[in-house]
This record gives sequence, structure tokens and C-alpha cells, in this order.
Amino acid sequence: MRKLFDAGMRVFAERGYHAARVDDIVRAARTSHGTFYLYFANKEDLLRALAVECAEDLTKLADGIGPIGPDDDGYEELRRFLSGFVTTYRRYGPVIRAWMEDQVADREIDRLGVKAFTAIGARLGERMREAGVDIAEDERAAVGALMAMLERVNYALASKRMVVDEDVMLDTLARIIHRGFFGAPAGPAP
Amino acid sequence: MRKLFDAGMRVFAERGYHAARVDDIVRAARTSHGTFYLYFANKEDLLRALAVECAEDLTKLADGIGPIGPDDDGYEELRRFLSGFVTTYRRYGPVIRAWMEDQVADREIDRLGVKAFTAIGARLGERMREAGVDIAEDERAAVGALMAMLERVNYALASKRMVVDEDVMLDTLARIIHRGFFGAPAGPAP
Amino acid sequence: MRKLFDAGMRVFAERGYHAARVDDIVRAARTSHGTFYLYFANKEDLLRALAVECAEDLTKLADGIGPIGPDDDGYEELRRFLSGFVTTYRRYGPVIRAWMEDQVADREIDRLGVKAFTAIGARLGERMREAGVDIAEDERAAVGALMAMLERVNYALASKRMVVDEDVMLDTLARIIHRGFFGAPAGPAP
Amino acid sequence: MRKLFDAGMRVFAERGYHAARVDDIVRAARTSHGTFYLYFANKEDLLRALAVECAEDLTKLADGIGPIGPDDDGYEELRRFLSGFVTTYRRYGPVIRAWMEDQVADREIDRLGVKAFTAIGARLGERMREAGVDIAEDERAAVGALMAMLERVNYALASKRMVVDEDVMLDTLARIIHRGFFGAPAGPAP
DNA sequence: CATGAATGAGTGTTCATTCAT
DNA sequence: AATGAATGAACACTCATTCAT
Repeated sequence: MRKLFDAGMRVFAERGYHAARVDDIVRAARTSHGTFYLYFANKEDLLRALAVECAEDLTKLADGIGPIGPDDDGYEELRRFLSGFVTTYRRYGPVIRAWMEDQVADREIDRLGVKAFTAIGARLGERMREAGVDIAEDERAAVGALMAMLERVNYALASKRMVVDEDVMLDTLARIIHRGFFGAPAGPAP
Repeated sequence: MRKLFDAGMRVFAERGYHAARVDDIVRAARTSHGTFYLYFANKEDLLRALAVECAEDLTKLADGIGPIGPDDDGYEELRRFLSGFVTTYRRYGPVIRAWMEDQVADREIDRLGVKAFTAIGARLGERMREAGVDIAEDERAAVGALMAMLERVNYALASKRMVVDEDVMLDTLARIIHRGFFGAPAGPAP
Repeated sequence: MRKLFDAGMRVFAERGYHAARVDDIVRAARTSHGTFYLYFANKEDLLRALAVECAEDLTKLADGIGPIGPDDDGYEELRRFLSGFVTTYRRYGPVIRAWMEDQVADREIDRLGVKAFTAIGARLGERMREAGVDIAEDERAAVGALMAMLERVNYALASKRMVVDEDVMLDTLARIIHRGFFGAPAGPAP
Repeated sequence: MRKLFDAGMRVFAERGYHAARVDDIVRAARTSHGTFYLYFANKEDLLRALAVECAEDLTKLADGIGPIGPDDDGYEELRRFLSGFVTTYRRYGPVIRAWMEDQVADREIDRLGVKAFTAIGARLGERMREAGVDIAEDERAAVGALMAMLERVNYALASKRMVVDEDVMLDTLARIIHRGFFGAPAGPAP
């Protein structure tokens, strides 16, 4: 039921997954407790359903990442990916947070998260190798750091904890990542 | 009481602040509920006490950050700071997570976190300016991204979610940050 | 929910408001803790709800008090009022005790009690003035003493602490009050 | 230990017997929990010890009640007794309340209260019979009502719930009782 | 005699989940 | 399909009482 999906997303975003009460979700969806349990086995089951959607979004995002060279085109491609990630985070933030912060014990939710992040990580790693940078002995370390930075910055942006203009933040991030991970030379961004 | 501090840290780290039960902490400290409430007003009060210690540690860490130039010395200084941060995170991870993830409503805990992170952020920002890099229109954005990456990578390391050797991770992080934030040229690390 | 009202009244009467456990009430009502908190915010909230009902009863009782002269008709009217008070006390004793003994901090409960007792006190004071007795410099003192005696005697009757036949007690009270407060001449009651 | 007696009395008076915490008493007496349990088996035991003192006071008071005729001398004697009761209530209010309100299960405390009130009741009853009044079929009913009024008025005075000058209250009470219980004729008090 | 840190049984309250309608 | 009243296990917190020093 769409109403419950949306309400769940909203309440999870506002209160956080653990603090979110089924009652809040049900009221936000203008429906009843009975209906909730008609569609979902429990609160975690709703998160799981949302995780499926989110994982699909992120996988599509990963597939769309083009070559990222050290030049201006690479910068633009990177900027595009970051922008896409922000969009997805805005919608599925609580799910992504649950993955990153290990908030749920559920194996299936975990699996979906690992799969989605692996897809993005693998693509970014591939793009790094194409760019010829020998950034890390262990590529996983680099990709992990990159994803970590992305998630946290997005959380800070979404939760209004970081009072920075979104465009400025994206430019800054893109430049840092372009240089730090893709070996672009120092100097002003395009 | 040291026993409760340590037990609190341990349980918060294992279960997370919100999921942590006073009962878990009390059992981990091999003491009683009564004793817990003899020393702390409630669970949040314990977190607050831990936050005070953590903030002191981080402030000291910030004060110790020397100049970070684009050369090998700068790399080493950066590596040293990262190593210090890992040590503090290993001990006070739950407190730092509570700060970053906005888990508590308490004003005082928040204030301590903002103060500590501002101290580090200000010092790093200063070092970036000294390094002559014009990394970002908005320095706060850069520093925010840097701190975000640090926290998340450390969480991943501490919670064993990232199966990467710690030294490799630190080298990778140092290189990325050295290039991305301090304008060091691409190339192998020293 | 009627079940909880009645059970609350019963348990408050048996154990006293403070000693009464929510668990006792819930068990007496043959329902669950959850249900209790579905209808009342807490134990005090139940007392508040009961106080509303009691205050209504007492206000009606006050409105019904007719003229009380020094003659036999006055005696009968007084007897009627006392009988009505006994009935209300039998039902709402714990609420009235809470008012008299200042057992709760809640402003609203207090207000209800003051209002109800003021209604009765004002009416009785009026009847005393009509009876032409100049009983006290300060009418409030007389009315206060009267209400105090009433409440305490009723408590003693209701709690079985006073092993006296109710009719005898009411006759005695009526005679005492008729003489002491309404200036009826000494002599046997009608 | 005198300190604990006084502190107990004070705290019982302020918070009420049930709400009074051993911790409050101990702090008021500027001593320790250990010391408290050195002298008293528990909180109730302290009340019991205070009850012994109070019962002695009341018995003495009862013994001192002289003849109460319908004349001015009777009024003065009654006034003297009431004044004495106020003094005792001021000191031992919590004990007397505990008796009247049946706050404790302890048999011994109960027994002391019954004994003390019986002593006063018996004496007053005797004085009523001497005064030739045939107030009640059941003298116990009359005495009960009298004692009830006394206790409640004193509580109201002591707890500042009744904002009436003490002397005015005593005059009013004396007049009411003189007329209502001892058959004095209506008219202004001496 | 005196202390006060430690205890743990007991209490109020919350909230995910069920099920009769 | 939809409802929402009812449930009870689980949790935070209190405070009378003990006992090693």
C-alpha cells in the first residue's frame, strides 16, 4: 500500500527507524493498525520493503555512472552521480542510514544494502582503475571511504545539521573526490 | 564509577545507545540498578559523562595537529592525526556516533559535540589555508565532508563492518585526504 | 471505561490513593495495563476523571439544600442533606479524601474539590444566616468545621472504623449540627 | 535519638508519612542511613516511637479536662482543652493523622491511637453526661463526631489549608461544641 | 557507635502486535 | 479488506534496607 510506504518513509526520516512508532506511521498514513499488519508482518518488514525499492534505485544509479577521467568531463560525470545520490538519499535516507548504521538485525535488509553498495562501489572502483590512478593497495578501502563520506554528508544535508548550500556542497565534494580519488590535478573546478 | 563508565561504553558500542538497556550496562558492570542510579540520573546522564571525557580527548587531539604541507612531512602529520582519531574513536565511538547521528535531544551533549568537532574542524581548516589550497568556496563544506568521512570510516572499522586492515585503511585515507583536501600531487604515498 | 472507573474507586477505597497500585486496579477491572493507559494518562488522571463526576454530584447536592430553621422541618432538611452526603461519600470517598487530605499535587483535581466544597459551604452558610444564628465571627470557620466533621465521620463510617449504626450516627450528627450550627434549642430530636 | 525523632516529625508533617523518604529524614537529622536503622527497625518503627510519645501527651490532656457545664466556666474549660489539643496536634500531627486515616497496618500503632482517643472520648463523654445532656442514643457516635471534627480542623489549620485565624477558629469551635454537644444555650460567646 | 555505598524487589509506563467485528 | 480496542512483555526508575568498614 503506497500510503504506508510514503508514511513510513516520512516518519522514519523524522524520528529515525528505532524511535518511529507504528502508531506514528499509521496515523501519518491515515489508516489503522490492523491495516498496517495486513500488508506488513511488522515494522521491520516495512523497512525491508522500502529497502527493496531503494536498492533498485541505487543499482540503476550505479549502472548510469560513465567514465570519470581527470578532466572536466570526468568532473561533470562525478557531479552528476553525486546529484543522483542526493536525490535517492532524499527519498530513501532512512533505509540508507539503517544500512550504514547497522540498525537492524535482519539478514535480508542487510543483504540488499550490501548488494546495492557493492554495485556502486564496484562501478566507482572500475572507473578509478580506468582513470589510471593507483590510489590504494586495497581498492575496497578507498571505495569504502568514498561511500562513507557520501552517506554522512547526505545525512547531514538531509537532517539540516550542516548549514551549507547544497550546490556548494556538491561542488566541493566533487572536487575533493575528483582529486582525492580520481587523481585530478589541484586547481579550480571548472 | 569507572566500572559503569567502561560497561556503558562497551554496551553502547555493542547495541547502540538507544537499543542499550540499563539492565545490560548494569550486568556488564556486574553491579545493580540501584548503583547505576546512584551515580547517574539516567541513561542519558551516563552518555553525557562519557561525552565530557571524549570532548576533552578530541580537543587535545585538535591542539596537537601540526602543519600539513603537500610534502611527505605533511602526509606523516596527517597520518599521525588519523591514527589519534582512530584511538579516540575506538574508546568513545558511541559518543561520537551519538553526536553525528543526532541520537539524543540533550542540549549539553550536543554542545559538547559541536565544541569538540569545531575545535578539530577549525584546526584542519587552518592547516588547509596554510597549505595554500583553494579547495572550496566554503571551507565548512570541505571540513564537514572530511569529518564525515573520518567518522563513518572509523565506525565501519570499529564495528567490523569493513573488513580491511587498519593500517591499509589509514594509508588510503591519508593519501586521499592529502590529495583531495590538502592539494598534494597524485602519485604513490611515501 | 466504566470497568476501570469502578475498579479504581474500589481499589482507592481499599488501599488509599497513594498505596493503590495500577496493577491492583487493572486486576480488579479484569483488564490489562495497556488498556488502563489507553483510557488514562496515569493513575492521577483516573482520580481526576473520578473527581469530575464527584464534583458534579456534590454540586447537585448543594443545590438541593432547602431552608434549615431551628424547628423540626429544619432538622429533617438537615437530615436529608446528611443522608445525601453519605450516599455520595460511599461512592466517591477516595476522591473526597484526596481533596481533604491534600494527597495530590494536581491543580485541576484541587480546583474541582475547592469548587464542590465551596458550593456546599456557601449554601450551608446561607442557610445559617437565614436561620438568624450569629454563630461565628468568621462564617468560613464554622462552615469549615462543619465540612470537616462531615468528611471525617463519613470516612470513619465508610472504612468501618467507627462501629456505629449509620442511622444512629446520622441522627446524632443532625442533632449536633442543628444545635451547634443552626441554633436549635437543646432537647430530644423529633 | 532525639535528632531522628524531630527530623521524622518534621518530614512526616511536610510530606506525609507515606511520601516521606527515609533519606529525607536522615538528611534532615544530619545523620546517616546506618544510624537510622541502628535506632529503628524501619520507618514504621519510628512512627511507632512517636506514637508512644503522642499517646502520653493525649492521655495527660484527657486527664486534665475539668467539668464542662453550660455556663461560661464550661466554655472556658472547653476552650482550654481545645487549645491543648491544638498544641499537641502541632507537635504530633502526622501521628494523629496516621491514626485517623488508617495509614499503617501496624497493630501496636493502632492500639496506641485507640487507647489515646478512647481516653479523651471517655472523659468528654463523662463531662457530657455530667452536663445532663442527652445528646445521643449512642454516646460513641457523638464523641466520634467530636473527635473527627477536632482532628480535621486541626489538620486544616496545621497544613495551612484553612486560612482562618487560629483564635477565631478556636472560639468558633468552642461555641459550636458547647452548644451542639454540651447543650449550652444559643447566644454570643463570653 | 556511626557511616554511606550497594542492593534488588517493586512500580509506573510504553508500544508492537493481535483479533473479534 | 479494514478497523481499533485490547493485550502484556519489556523497560526505566525508586527507595527501604543491609553490611563491610
